[in-house]
Amino acid sequence: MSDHTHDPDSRKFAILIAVVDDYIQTGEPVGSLALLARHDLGVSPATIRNEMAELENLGYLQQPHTSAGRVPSAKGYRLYVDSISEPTGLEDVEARWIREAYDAQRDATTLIQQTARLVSEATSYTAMVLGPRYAKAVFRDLKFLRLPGGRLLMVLTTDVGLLEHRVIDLPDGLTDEDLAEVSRNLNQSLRGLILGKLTRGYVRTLGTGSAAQRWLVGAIFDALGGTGQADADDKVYLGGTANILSQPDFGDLDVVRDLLGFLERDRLVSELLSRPPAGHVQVFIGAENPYQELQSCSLVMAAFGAGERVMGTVGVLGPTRMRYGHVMSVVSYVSGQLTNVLTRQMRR
Amino acid sequence: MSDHTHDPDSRKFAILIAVVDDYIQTGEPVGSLALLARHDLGVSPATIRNEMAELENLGYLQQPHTSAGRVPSAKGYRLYVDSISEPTGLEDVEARWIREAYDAQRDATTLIQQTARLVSEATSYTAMVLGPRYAKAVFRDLKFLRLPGGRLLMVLTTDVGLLEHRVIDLPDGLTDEDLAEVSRNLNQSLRGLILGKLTRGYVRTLGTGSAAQRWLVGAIFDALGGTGQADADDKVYLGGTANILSQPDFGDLDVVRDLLGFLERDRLVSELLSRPPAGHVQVFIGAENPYQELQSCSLVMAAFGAGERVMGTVGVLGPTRMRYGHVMSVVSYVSGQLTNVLTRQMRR
DNA sequence: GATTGGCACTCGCAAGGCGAGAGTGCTAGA
DNA sequence: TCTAGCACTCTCGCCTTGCGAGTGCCAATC
Repeated sequence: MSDHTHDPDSRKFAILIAVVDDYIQTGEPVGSLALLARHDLGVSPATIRNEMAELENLGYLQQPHTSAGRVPSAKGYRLYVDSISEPTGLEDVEARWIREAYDAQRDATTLIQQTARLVSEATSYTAMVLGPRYAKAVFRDLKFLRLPGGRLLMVLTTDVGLLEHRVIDLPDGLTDEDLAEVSRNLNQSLRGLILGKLTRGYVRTLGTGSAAQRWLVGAIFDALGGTGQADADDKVYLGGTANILSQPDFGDLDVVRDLLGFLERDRLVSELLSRPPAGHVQVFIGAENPYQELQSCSLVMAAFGAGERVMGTVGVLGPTRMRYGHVMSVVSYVSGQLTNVLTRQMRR
Repeated sequence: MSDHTHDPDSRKFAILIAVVDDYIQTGEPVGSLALLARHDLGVSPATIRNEMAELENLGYLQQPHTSAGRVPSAKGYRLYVDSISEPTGLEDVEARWIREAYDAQRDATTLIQQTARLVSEATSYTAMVLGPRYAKAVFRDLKFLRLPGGRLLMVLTTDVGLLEHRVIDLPDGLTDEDLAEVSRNLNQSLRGLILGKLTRGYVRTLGTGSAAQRWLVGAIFDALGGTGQADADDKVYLGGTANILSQPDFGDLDVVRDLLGFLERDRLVSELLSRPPAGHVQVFIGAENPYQELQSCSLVMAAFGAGERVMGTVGVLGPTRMRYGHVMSVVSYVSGQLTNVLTRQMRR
């Protein structure tokens, strides 16, 4: 007996897709008659039943209980998602709406913040945005500014025009000349380098002058947190967390609580979104998710960047019974728009 | 018939307090026997029943249904809360824990951010922190820094040492001398003034020099958003939103969804916390809350500040059946600690 | 040989009935 | 004024039952 399920023309495949479609839409286990009521498959209920029984044997469907309809298994969803090769169907209206939101706003940071809300509204699920990723940014310019109270503000501009600032307490001994010289040194040596790749050792070599200057260089490196643990500083924006409660699939309060608890911990979300999606849009279905708390959801995510560099990730969290097609389209489109904007900023 | 309920020594009052205490602890309607099992009131169940019937007539208690125990009404909670004149009972351990968290951290901004988490952990409810309130801050120092790409960074230091920064695009005509002169003017004239009270008209008078300088002054005023709508910029931090779901009182998912939706809208939360508490710690019970979405919760809040000035608010959102005593203590203690830190920073 | 109609069977779910228990209000007596 | 006793009320959990959706199988059909 050969398994024709992967053949896009086979009837088995068509039935599987139809079942998943229906289940996503209605949320109820779909039986043979219900399926026929919505799709004209040209065969009788009995035939559907036989095929569905086989699909269950193959592991694509499952029954909540003996006399209920069928529900897609993780494997079933996976095949369904894989069959959506190119996320196409974004309504014109929707695409325009998103585009306008991006055109209206210039400042990249604000843009990224708004993206979370935008995506959550477009999908009715929960949106997460990570970025811009500090460790992946490229050094462009570093300036110092003395503040009242003996403090020093460091302002770092990255090549896409984003700013990072830190404040350090300044010891008495440092003169304006020290600052100027260190600034000159660093700006010369660091321009074009990727921040996350700077090592303490290398930066140390740039502090050549007085002891005060060497101290300053060290302090700068520490404040910029050049080492690997840059994750901690990555910014995470959420949108539509309340939407989780609108999903009838999350009847179990414990699950929802764990989920919300997870979203509260920026560190975890940041880690989750740090794994840059392999293809363009990546989908984790249920147990495929790397974190315990997410194993009853699905996650759709895509990276955005500037030029070739990945600078952040936009993700959507929803029930396993998610409108994959639509969500994948939105995520793909939005990440594309973001990439455009950031790339444009880089050119300036 | 005279109502002795407000007399702290009366038996009626004692019974009311006992009922509220018990209900807060158990969450179940409390009957006459259950009450006696936990408090030794020196009278028989029948007497309790008579008193409770009267308390119900007076509107302090209510019955979910005929043959159940009593539950406090909003009026009952109100009397209960008012009877906690000074929030005292903070465990030594807890006080020390909070104090240590504040001692460990120097930077005021980080401190305020962490407060939300701290308070939510200490209370097991949801914590909200508003601040530091930009409009209430006092001008201390303004500095400019040219950035690559023709942009200008403005860094404003307030008298408590907090920073605000904005970026504006600079037209070509502006020289370094223009910047220096404007900076000198503004720093002289604005020092000690409250930011929220600056009017466009007044600031305009400070732009005396060239047309370029006048333009710059206008741009600065716009960027600092000196007008009344400063609310929009106030920062809101949340902690323990997931705790809402742990409260058995919130069985109704719709209510919780509305609540989470409310918390997501920073603007609303900011508005909510903007009304500075009248006394030291202010409590809104159920329908006393100004927002529809909160009418099934209680809100405890207190302001913190620097010296005499109110700079922000810390609030806790929980079920009407809240552990008022404990929460009020925590909120009071934390706002006190924050005020200490900020006041100390102001002196430096 | 694949497909179909017919049919008996299974199972979850909602509705109704029932008993137990907690709590009350009332009344009469101390 | 307080208390003991008692009849009454109402919810909650449990069980039973009937209904309906859906299945799997089998024999008949194309």
